[in-house]
Amino acid sequence: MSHLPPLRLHNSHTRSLEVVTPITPDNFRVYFCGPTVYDRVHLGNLRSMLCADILIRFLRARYPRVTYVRNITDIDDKIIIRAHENQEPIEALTHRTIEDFHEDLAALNILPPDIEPRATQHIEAMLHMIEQLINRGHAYVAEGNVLFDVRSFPSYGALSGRSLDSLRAGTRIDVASYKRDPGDFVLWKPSPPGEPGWESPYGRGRPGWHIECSAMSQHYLGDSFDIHGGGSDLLFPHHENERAQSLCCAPKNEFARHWLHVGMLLSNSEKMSKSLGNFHTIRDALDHAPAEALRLLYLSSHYRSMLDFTWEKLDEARRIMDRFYRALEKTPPHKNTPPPGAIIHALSDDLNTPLALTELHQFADAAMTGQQDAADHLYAAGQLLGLFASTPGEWFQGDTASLDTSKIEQKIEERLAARKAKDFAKADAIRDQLAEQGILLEDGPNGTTWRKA
RNA sequence: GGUCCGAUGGCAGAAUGGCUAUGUAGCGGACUGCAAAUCCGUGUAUGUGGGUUCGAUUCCCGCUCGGACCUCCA
Repeated sequence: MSHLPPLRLHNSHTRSLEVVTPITPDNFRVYFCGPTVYDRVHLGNLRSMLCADILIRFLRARYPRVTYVRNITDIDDKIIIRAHENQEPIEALTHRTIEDFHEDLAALNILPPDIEPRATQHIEAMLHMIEQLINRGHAYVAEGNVLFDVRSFPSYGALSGRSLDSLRAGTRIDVASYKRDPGDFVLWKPSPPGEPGWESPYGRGRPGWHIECSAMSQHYLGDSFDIHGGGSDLLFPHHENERAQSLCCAPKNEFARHWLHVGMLLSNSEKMSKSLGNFHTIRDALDHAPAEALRLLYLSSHYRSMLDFTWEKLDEARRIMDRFYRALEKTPPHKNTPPPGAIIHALSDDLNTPLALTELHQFADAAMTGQQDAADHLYAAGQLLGLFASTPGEWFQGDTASLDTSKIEQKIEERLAARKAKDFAKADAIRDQLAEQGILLEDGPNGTTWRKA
């Protein structure tokens, strides 16, 4: 491993590029914030999951053991409201949404985390943490709520680079009167009858949003771990609050050594979000283009920059995948080649996937001319990026079970006969007819092949 | 209002104190009965005003514009 370039990542805590050195090299520990399961995830949510996927694949190639935890928030006001609107039990809503979530990510070839803890299964750990925070003087009970006392943690604001006083000046919402400081946030709040709740020393209630991540990361990864990531919109207040809770419980520790934040996906130059209504679900995108085209689109911009989603860009990504698969079709790769150094190098530099993709283009050009090593490199590089899960045949012809391939072959024979007879009008008519059914013909030196449009 | 990030060719997008990627789209050509695919060729860019420097797209400052966060958000 010593010959590999060091992995450098941008740490949003220090706002600089840093060499990542694991706390314990025998177990590289990563935590990413997962979804709140009240509705299907959309293309914006997907971006951080996909960024994490690239990071994890790359870490697994470099370290003997990687533990990747991604949580599921399955208790939250939005869930309660949605379940009420749908007139269905909360468990039915969360169960269905989680299944959809897994299905969507699997379609994108996003590897599952090693551990996917759910908030409702870790209430006890949260209550334990809340108790510790109260005992240490970092939290207080007020009107049935337990609140974190931000003034008790001098380093509050250090992660997101803001001061409590500047926050106070900008507060736009009504502040509950029982808060000691407007920045104090809920660790535990009462649940009225009819809403989900758990018994606790503070009465029947449910956890605040931030405490679950502190409790679950501590439970599965310990008081200090290597990378904590999520969308850049989580930096404040979510991650700032997590950090405050965790460090107040375990003051001698680091909590997360390295903070990674993924840039927002935009739609018409605005953040794609449910509240703005400018979102597309993953299913929408998959109806439009293959999953690997979507993956390539995400890879084509750096994870920290914003990515303005358009259908045109998705189409372009699909054409690029077409070319990669053509290259692999031309020169079938050997499957066990290690990823080429240029890719390792690009990813080592803060996961520079756009730079890595330029290398894929070079390999594809060479593979197109029949160079075996280039095809091997193209394939191995793509594998590291989660691409080329299909064969070229599957890519171009799709699920042939749903098509009458013998009929297509028959039409191709008919057209061939027409061409031999110089009856080009008939030959073109057959081609047009197939095109209407979404079948494109290509006359190559080795005969005519077909592919799906 | 506060904090932060960004601005590179039609679009996407790297890199770099001097040699100006890469892709895609466009255009021209080869190949083809015609297409498609493939190949060859080709034009266009560092928001703006200063500063540092022999030299700035790159470093520094101002300005403009865009976005995110400050409220649930990936």
